[in-house]
Amino acid sequence: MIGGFGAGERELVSERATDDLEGWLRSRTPERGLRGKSAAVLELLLSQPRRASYGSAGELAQLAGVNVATVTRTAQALGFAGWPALQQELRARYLSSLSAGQVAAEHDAEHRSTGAPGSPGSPGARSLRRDLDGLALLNRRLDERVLSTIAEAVAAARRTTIVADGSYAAVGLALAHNARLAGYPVHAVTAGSELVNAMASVGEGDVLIAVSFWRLYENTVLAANEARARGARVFAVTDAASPALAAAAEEVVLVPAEGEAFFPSLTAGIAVAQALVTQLAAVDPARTGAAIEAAESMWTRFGLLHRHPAPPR
Amino acid sequence: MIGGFGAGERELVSERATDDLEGWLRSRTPERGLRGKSAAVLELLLSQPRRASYGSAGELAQLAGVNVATVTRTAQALGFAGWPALQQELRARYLSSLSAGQVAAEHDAEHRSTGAPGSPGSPGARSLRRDLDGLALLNRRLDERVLSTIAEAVAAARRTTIVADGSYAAVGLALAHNARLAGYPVHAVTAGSELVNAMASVGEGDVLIAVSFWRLYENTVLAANEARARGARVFAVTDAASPALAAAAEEVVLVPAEGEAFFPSLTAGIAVAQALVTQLAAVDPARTGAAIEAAESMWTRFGLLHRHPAPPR
DNA sequence: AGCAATCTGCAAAGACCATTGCAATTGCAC
DNA sequence: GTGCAATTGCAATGGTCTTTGCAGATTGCT
Repeated sequence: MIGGFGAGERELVSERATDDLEGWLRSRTPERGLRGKSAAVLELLLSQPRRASYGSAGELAQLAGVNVATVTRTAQALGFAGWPALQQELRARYLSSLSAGQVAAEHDAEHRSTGAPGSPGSPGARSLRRDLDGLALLNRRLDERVLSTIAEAVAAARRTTIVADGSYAAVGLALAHNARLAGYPVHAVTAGSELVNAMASVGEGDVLIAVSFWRLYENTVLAANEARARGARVFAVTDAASPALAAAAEEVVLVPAEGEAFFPSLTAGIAVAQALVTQLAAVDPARTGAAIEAAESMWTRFGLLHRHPAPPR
Repeated sequence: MIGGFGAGERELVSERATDDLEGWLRSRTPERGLRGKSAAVLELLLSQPRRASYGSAGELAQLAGVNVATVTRTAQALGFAGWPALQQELRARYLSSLSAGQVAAEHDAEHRSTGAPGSPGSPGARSLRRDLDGLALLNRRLDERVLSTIAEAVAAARRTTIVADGSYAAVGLALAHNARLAGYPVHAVTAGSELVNAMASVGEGDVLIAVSFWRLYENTVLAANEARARGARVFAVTDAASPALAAAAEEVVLVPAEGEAFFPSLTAGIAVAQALVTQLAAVDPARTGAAIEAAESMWTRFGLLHRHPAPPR
């Protein structure tokens, strides 16, 4: 099953992956360590992360020379509910270590190439490259604790209002739509009477998220300040060019928004919206699962889709 | 496993391997091809290889909008005993393609993070990483000639209609908003009477762009087919799981949309919208410059902005 | 329109997977 | 040597996954 690599390649791949995984796994090991057969299971996970990422507990047990129950108990000793929970986390980390290498390789190679497909020729291709750079920057800079803070605030909120005008409305719309899908009362507003009506009922226990890049709409600043004055928690998703907005917010998510053309790019903003909703969905999986199931039922009932995916179990 | 290199050293190993995955699956497709639901399963395997590598037949069935038995039969049509046999081979190839990318990255040893922000811990952080991977894939695969074709069609069109429903509406909204900023008559519509009204006036000389990922709304397919029947040029921005939509379009922009959570990610879709508008702005710089100047004037006149950026040079 | 071939969902059946209660084993302290 | 706590394997249990027979629907050909 683990074939095809030369010895040198295998060592390199597993060594790099193991560096990330080993620190993480060791950090989860109890103070007194793992003894006997459990230690053998742990060593197997470190030495064969690829197989561990997809093998069953029985298969791993066979490889480690232990009983399948020992694999379950090792996972529990490491703080997981059981083998599937540990395996999922291990898989994410293992794949991420591979993917990061791949992205870094592509980035590095593309900087060197000239005239090849994908290299910066047309404005559209340059735009994609700029977005890729922005997303890589966001990935390096973003503090995931801020994401957690915002997600937990939204989860606990009576109601969340997202203020986004102009083209940024797309970010607000996407964030609100998927947050509702995740089971939370989140709405996006832009301008005019819609914003006035929304602000009239904002108060303590609510959350307001202001989304703005480059052009800062007057009503967005007013809304943020007003919400804060009324006791709501205020967060901002913005680029660095909005100190007035940052002043009103308890946390700010800084988003690269520089576009190749005149107007800003929303790609990193949407990625932040996606990350926020993913984090939100993880706050209360049962609630989100129920909301999704309800939405599936509505989709089926209204016959809106060209095809009908089976509802989740 | 990994085919021989071409003369052009500029091509990445991982790109070759990824193309290998598609080439390998297509080569196993029966001579008469796969039809109907099986084709949708195949496209899903191609568009979401990571999830296909680890997901059950039931999960893949749900994503593809088919019955679990159809996944089994698709695997059998491709020459495998059943889903586990196909999955095992697909996973090996997929992981090898990632591993090859990582091997290529060994020249740059700087990527090394342990517990740093951005490492795969929280769901939000994993979402960002997944989007980065998707954008890298898009960057490799996208044919900039397709971008040019669509941009020139929109520039020449009497009117452009963008059809996007659900959360994809954010992509349509962003595309339409910035295309109008660039000086072209582009509007986004979603559903209901708005769509009916827009379709009533679509004809020769117009352009319709359908945006859809994963869940394909019935009215989006109907609109695309109707627009094509009325002589409009039809383009699609979609992931690979929409053969019905692709059938109606003269060009298709394939967008990775696999999200970390249940719902698709719009990040790559927004990046495509951004690239399209950037390309559009370059078709007739004078026209776009004039449109932007007019918009600036409107912004100033209406006093909508908190601050007034200098006009572009 | 009729018919045959193909497709696809349903549901049953069997295999597989993971957890846990229980009991036997092992290691350590006294 | 003994007692006790921790470890570990066995097997039952419940759940999940995959395949396949069957029937209805769909498609293509004449």
